[in-house]
Amino acid sequence: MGPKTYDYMIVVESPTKVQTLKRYLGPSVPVEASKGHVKDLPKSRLGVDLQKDFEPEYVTIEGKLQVLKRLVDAAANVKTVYLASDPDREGEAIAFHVAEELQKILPQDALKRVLFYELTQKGVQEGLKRPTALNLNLYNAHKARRVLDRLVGYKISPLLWKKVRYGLSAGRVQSVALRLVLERERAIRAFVPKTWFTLLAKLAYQGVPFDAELALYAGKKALFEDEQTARGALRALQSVPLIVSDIAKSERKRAPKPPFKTSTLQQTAASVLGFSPKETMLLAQRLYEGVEIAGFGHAGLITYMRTDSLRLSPDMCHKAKAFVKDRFGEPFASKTLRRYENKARAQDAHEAIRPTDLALTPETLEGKLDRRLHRLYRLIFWRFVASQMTDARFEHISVTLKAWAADGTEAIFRAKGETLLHSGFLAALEMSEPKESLEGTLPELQKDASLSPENLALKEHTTKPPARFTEATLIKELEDLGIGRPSTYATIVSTVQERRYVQKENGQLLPTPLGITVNDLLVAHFPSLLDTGFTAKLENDLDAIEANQMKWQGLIADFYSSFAKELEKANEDMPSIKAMRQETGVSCPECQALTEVRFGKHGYFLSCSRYPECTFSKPCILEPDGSITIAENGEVQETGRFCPKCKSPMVIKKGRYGAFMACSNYPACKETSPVTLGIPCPKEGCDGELAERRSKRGSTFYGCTNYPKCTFVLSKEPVQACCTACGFQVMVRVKDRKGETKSLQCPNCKTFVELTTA
DNA sequence: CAGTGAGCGAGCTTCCGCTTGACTT
Repeated sequence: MGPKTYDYMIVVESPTKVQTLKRYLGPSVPVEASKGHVKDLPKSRLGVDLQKDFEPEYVTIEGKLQVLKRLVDAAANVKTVYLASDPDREGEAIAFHVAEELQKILPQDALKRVLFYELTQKGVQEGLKRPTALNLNLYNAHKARRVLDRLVGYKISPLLWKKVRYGLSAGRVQSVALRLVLERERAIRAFVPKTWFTLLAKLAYQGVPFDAELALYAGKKALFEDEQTARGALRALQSVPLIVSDIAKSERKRAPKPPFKTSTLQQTAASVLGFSPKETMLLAQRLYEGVEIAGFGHAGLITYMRTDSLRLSPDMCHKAKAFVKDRFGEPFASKTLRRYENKARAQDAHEAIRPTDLALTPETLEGKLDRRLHRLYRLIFWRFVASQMTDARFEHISVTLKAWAADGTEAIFRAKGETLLHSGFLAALEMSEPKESLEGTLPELQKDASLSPENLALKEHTTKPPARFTEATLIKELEDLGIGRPSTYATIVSTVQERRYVQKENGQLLPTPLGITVNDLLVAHFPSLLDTGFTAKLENDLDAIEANQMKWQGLIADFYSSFAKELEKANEDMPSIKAMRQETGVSCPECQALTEVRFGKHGYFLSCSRYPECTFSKPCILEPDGSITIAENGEVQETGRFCPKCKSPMVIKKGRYGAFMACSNYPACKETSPVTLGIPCPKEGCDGELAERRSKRGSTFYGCTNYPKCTFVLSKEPVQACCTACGFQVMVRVKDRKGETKSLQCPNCKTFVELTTA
């Protein structure tokens, strides 16, 4: 062997880390990137030897041959190679696979494993100080995970091709994601809303208005399920005075939110900025890789964005404290370093997501970054700064007021108020995230003061069904169940949509007929695998393998013995939806033979049993509960409008893009129009009407029927109401986080009007 | 921010988890 040019080289996963390490270590240390995994099971075969203890067959990933060649070439010039892939299960597998190749040209003891827990100067030094051997237990846990996922995916998917349709897929993660979406839909359908009533008194003291709610009536909780009883109490308490009997003040604290990890960044970017998880990750990747900034050069703006850890570099927290003192003042900086608890399951290979340099404030970068990039950076920056600040403190006031009805019944009202004593972390958080609403402020009341309500009214409450999942809330649910990883969250929600199991409508996830069909087959035949707790149990076993308390082959053998039986049984018993011919008892309108329900490319349809001699067909509808109904012609909805061409009644039909109005004389008359709302277009001189429309991207908006002559549009649902400020003829609904309409806004002058129920 | 109404009945596909460029139109 010739003389070695370098003492050691380092192999990491990400090319961006290569740049950072070169900055820390100088030009005398070669650093190379594996760019993720370099070996995997083959794509076109099972790659698991069922006869030989499930031995996996790892092959070089397509396109990674060049990467490996580069690593081998670089390693030829060094004495020692430090394998510094991420310090977790998958990172260990990468280290093993790279080592396999480098062993061909280097002696065994030239390969060492190092662990970097934070990519700071200190973190790298610490790691390099303690090189270790490769950890076979971690690699075995990876193997178990990989083999199990392969068996599940590559055994069940072909079953679906045989029974339902080619190209379908199933997996430990995606199939549970689908199940969650469908079960939420079923819960929504099964939901029965409940109404109840409370009594609300509008009061004022020294010119300050406030509300008090009836809490107790005749010693019982004043939640009236029945409107008549509520009205009885209302009558009895009408125009009686309310006496202040108690004023209780207490101080409440709120601690800052932790810094971001992948899942919470995706959720907050979705709710605050309206970004999809996929877009958030693309933008975050650009922030991580670094951006050319005029006057600053090239700068990586954030730490690694695929992380499940809330850990923060202590050095950086000290810097944050100094930053806070300088920016907001001494009282805002947390006295101690704030640390945040990781979830029990976190693999903790990286830090939380934080800015890399506090000198690069969002203000200094204003106009120097793409707008969307800047907005995401601002979110990350202030969330991190806030995480090292003091608690926010509030004074909470609860006032008890007593009243006596005409018949002597005692009534107890309560009014609640909140005032901010010290904004603490909110001062930073509100630079990038919306303010959270406080309870109103109360006037300075005196005990025994007597107040007469300006108004006493019923307030109607209704229980709301659970909300449909959005991409971001589905990710939260998956994370809570321990399913999926930061690097896969965004792809999971894409996969179930690519397979056409789930559809996104106005940002909400809905199961499709295909999704319902596939899910119900899977749940019926692989109940334990589809259990939301399956992955959690698997993770426990993987922990045991990592601790060398269990053999990976044992785990797989255990799983496979029951899985193989389920597979065999499913192969026999699972109904073939593809070949289904469900008799209906309905006769074919064209040839009188019996019809049957069959499954095709677009879902279920009614077909003549004499196909192909008779080609009669008609769509069927698969409800989320699994029932199939034949689409009835007579079911079309009347509109009370008439076709401008042939004067026949117009009816509502469902098309590709949702509901539309069509002439009932179809196909003789092909007149169509969007569904109108009965609200005239507010544009001056326009005689059109507002109609609900759908854009190409699937979002709903409201436009004028005279389009393209009139291009008036609204993005929110219009209401026929006159603006009290500017006299505009239409207002729009403004929905809060829960989807409830609390106020209206004028689209013309932007004035808000509180929505009150009469 | 702007389209709408058919007709389906084969098909050789697929998993989860790491990470980024790029055979060309």
